[in-house]
Amino acid sequence: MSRLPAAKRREQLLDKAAKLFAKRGYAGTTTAQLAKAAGITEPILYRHFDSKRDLFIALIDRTGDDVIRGWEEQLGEAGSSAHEIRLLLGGNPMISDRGRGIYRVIVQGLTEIDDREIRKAIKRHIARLHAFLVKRIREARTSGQLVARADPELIAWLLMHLALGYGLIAPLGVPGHSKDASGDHILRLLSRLLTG
Amino acid sequence: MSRLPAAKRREQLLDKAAKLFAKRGYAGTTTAQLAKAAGITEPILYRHFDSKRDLFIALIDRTGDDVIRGWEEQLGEAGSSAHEIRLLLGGNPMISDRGRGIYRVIVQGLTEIDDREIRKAIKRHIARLHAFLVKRIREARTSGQLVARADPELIAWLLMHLALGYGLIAPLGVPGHSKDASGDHILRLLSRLLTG
DNA sequence: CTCTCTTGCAAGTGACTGCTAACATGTCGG
DNA sequence: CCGACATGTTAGCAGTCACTTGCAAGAGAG
Repeated sequence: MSRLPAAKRREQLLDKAAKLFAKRGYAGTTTAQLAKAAGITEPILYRHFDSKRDLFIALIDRTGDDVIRGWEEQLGEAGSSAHEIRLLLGGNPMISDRGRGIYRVIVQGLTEIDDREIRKAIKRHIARLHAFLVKRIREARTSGQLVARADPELIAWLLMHLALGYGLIAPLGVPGHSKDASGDHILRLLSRLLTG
Repeated sequence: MSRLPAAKRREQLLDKAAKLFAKRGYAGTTTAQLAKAAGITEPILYRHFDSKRDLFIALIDRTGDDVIRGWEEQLGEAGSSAHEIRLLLGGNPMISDRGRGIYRVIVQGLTEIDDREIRKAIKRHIARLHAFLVKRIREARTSGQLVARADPELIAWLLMHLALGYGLIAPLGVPGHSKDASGDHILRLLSRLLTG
């Protein structure tokens, strides 16, 4: 019913799509559901995106922007590097509840290995996050706050692997898992490893 | 054409299903594809499994058996605990190429959060692997080979998170990732952390 | 006020989905 | 060698999929 200018509708569509794709997966989400969630009909969806896949890729790219912007804001307030490293761990998007919802979209894309274009978008996204982490870790090291001898590239991958794994298992509610809210134990363990 | 006894056909169906589900995802794989891959028609598939979902759950359970059996074989040959810990890391199913194929099925299930029964099967599987790891880590500790002070439960989760994350990112072929075959750098880093 | 351009919708497209009923055929114990 | 039962197939069900065609209607510019 309510008419929206094209740009707003597009953003709203991506918002709703994020939730649906996170919940049902890429293949499991229908264009009818996507349209309905945005309060429109399917032809409108196809006016904004060439295809369901096109929408999904746009969502992946936007998610990358959001995550990096979020990190930069957090790190901006962090003051000194010891605190910053903790934020790098805790701010890893899949560790917070907020981030996890967003990030399930990425994981859905990660498992969609059959589609070349989607794979390319995910690869872009992962490489981007990794580069950002490496830069931050290098800075922390030259300022003397990080004593780990390991390769910053490797540390960054380690962080990403952990965050991905944690974020995948946490929502299952396996009894012994995440006894602590937001994976605090793991953060402590890693902090000890990385900052000596 | 070739007639097979029910038990063999069932196993063969699960074999083919593992590859298809890993490649196309649960929702993305059709029963027609599953049947064709096994060289039969759909009604035969439904004689062995009540539904597509039922087949998927059977596959998850069988995968759990396979993984734990594989671990036990490897650990049996390991001799002493220092070597054993390295195997626990290296034998983590998503780190080897062979295991990764199998394990993508689990990840597919992990993202299929909308289906209660599938979630339950995945939860069962994850809890089982975790319990196995915890037992081994405890043994390694009492025999004095593992000096890490951290909670064995936590270490086991750490291993699983890492393996999951690594196994998800590795097949993407992101330039800096897995420069070393089979994640050797990460193993070294972890070995240092866990065995002092 | 009206012209025009954008935003919206109802109704359908053929192809494909998971799944089934009804019938055929190979194989093995007696 | 034959009857019986397990293993197989053909043809098709109703429902859903991603995507389209053709037409209505709100709103800003002149």
